[in-house]
Amino acid sequence: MLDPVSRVRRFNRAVTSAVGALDTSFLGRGRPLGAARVLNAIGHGRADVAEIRDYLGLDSGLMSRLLRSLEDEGLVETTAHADDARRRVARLTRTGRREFAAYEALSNTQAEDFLAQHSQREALLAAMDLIASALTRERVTLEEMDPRSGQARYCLGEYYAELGRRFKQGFDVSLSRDPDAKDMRRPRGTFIVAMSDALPIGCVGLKGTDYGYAEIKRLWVAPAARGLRLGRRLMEAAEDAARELGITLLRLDTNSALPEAGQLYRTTGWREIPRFNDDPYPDLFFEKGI
Amino acid sequence: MLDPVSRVRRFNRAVTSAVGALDTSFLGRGRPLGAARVLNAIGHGRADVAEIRDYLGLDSGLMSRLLRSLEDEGLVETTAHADDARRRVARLTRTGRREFAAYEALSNTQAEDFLAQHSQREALLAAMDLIASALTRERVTLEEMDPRSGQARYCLGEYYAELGRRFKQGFDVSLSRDPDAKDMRRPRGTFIVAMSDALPIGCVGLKGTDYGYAEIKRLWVAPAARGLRLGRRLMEAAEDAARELGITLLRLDTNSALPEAGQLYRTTGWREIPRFNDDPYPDLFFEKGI
DNA sequence: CCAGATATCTGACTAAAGTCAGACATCATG
DNA sequence: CATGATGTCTGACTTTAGTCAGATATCTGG
Repeated sequence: MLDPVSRVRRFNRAVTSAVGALDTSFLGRGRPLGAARVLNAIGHGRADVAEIRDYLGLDSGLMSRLLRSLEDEGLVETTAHADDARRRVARLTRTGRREFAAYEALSNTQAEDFLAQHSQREALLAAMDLIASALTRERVTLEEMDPRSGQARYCLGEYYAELGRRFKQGFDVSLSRDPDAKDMRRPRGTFIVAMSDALPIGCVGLKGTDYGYAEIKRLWVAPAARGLRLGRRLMEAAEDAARELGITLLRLDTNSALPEAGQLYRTTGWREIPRFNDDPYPDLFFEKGI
Repeated sequence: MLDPVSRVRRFNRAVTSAVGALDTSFLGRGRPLGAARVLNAIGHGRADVAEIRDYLGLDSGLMSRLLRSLEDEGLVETTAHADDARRRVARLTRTGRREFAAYEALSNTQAEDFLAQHSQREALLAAMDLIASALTRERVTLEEMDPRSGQARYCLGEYYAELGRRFKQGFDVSLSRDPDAKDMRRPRGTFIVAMSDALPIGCVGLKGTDYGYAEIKRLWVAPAARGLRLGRRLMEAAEDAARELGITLLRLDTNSALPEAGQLYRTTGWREIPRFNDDPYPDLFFEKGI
């Protein structure tokens, strides 16, 4: 009765019957589910008709009819794609935006109600994050972005906070050699953020130097996303980017208070080398030729 | 982007799209969802047609037709209810049991696959338990049962294990005044287990004595079910049972290492009294007239 | 035994989702 | 510029789920 399989199946049952309720945000506005889903996909920024169809898994005939019904309601306009007149691009009209906002408000209210009904809020949210990350693991995308972007800054903030918790002496970023943003932008380097359904859940920086090697910096994975081998994926992406930039040697520093990081490096072809900088925080140094 | 509402909505999206996959256990055997759900409900021991209809939320006409289609397939037989010939009772034929077993195997395999795909197994399972408990909170049923039953013994085992973790000196049940099972059975007392979807998630004992009062013992709530006010519900049920048994005074002992328990008692009409027994573990004693 | 309530069943219907083949315009490529 | 591929649209269709009214048999309480 308490074996792991039963527990998973209990979760499935609980969620399956709750999903009707979880998903009522798509109802209650007098529109069939299909049309509501298309409207919301467009509202969330998906414009290309083929992309929406793919995202929602719809047949082209069905998609066409759903779009037509939204057009008839005056919620959506479609135009030909600028580069390819076969493709159509959909966007919301003013009325459509209002309707979309109403759906958003319903969704938000419903989520708030759910939270309001439960104490143990933080535990519940953490559990939801963990499961959402596990379920969407395959759909985690790695995106290069400016290290000054909102998503990147969020990741870095979480990274610093975690170092503060895990280093005995705490962590003060101003004492560390904080990389210049321009060293983590092409063509010197790059910054990669792992996005799960619009939520940043991990990052890594590739920092260019003038010394014949580049450095890996700021590798971080959100607690809820650990165990999904995301660290490995991020490192591979950083190495790929380094190769594209013509870099042949990588270095990094880390701290023995982060054993899972050391473990990752050791099992992916990095070898320990002597200290190569005077940053006060790291006590382990690695190098890898690529 | 990281406010609680967004996190809940992200979970909903992740789960909604995964539930299609989670629920494929009901597909893949060439039967529409409705018929598969009825078959599985019967397989899981629901026999009364009205009960199945209620459980699955089906219209009586639809239910009738689904049953008929299962009968046509030779999977189900229906007979009149022994006490009330208007009601029908369904049960699986031999073929039906085989088909049900195939669904069970599919569900198990799918749950196993899910687990196999993810490391962080224990964390994931704990998160799933937490969410399942939160979602099914309204459907938690309190059932009186023999304290020697499997479910009761499971709860007690978990309870002792938790005391062992939380008491500095550990916990050895043989040193404590372990209540006699017959003192926690009617008419002396009772034992109540909270069941969530066939999983025991909490308990409380009402132990009769010969001294003009009864004692509350073994109040326990599974970690994944905390914060749902289940402790309160269990205590209310125990008090109701006590009133039915003509008991007018309740006592209990507890330990200050369990602050949430003390808090519960204090806010529900219990008042602290001096030690009334020589059990080595408790250091707090309460009384309540009902 | 009667009246009203209850459980199931049947027929007639609708809505929604989805499938499939073919039409049409447009694109990429040799 | 001919050819095959691509993206969208339309018409004709099926399956599934669900609703509703009424028929039938049975039960319960007076």
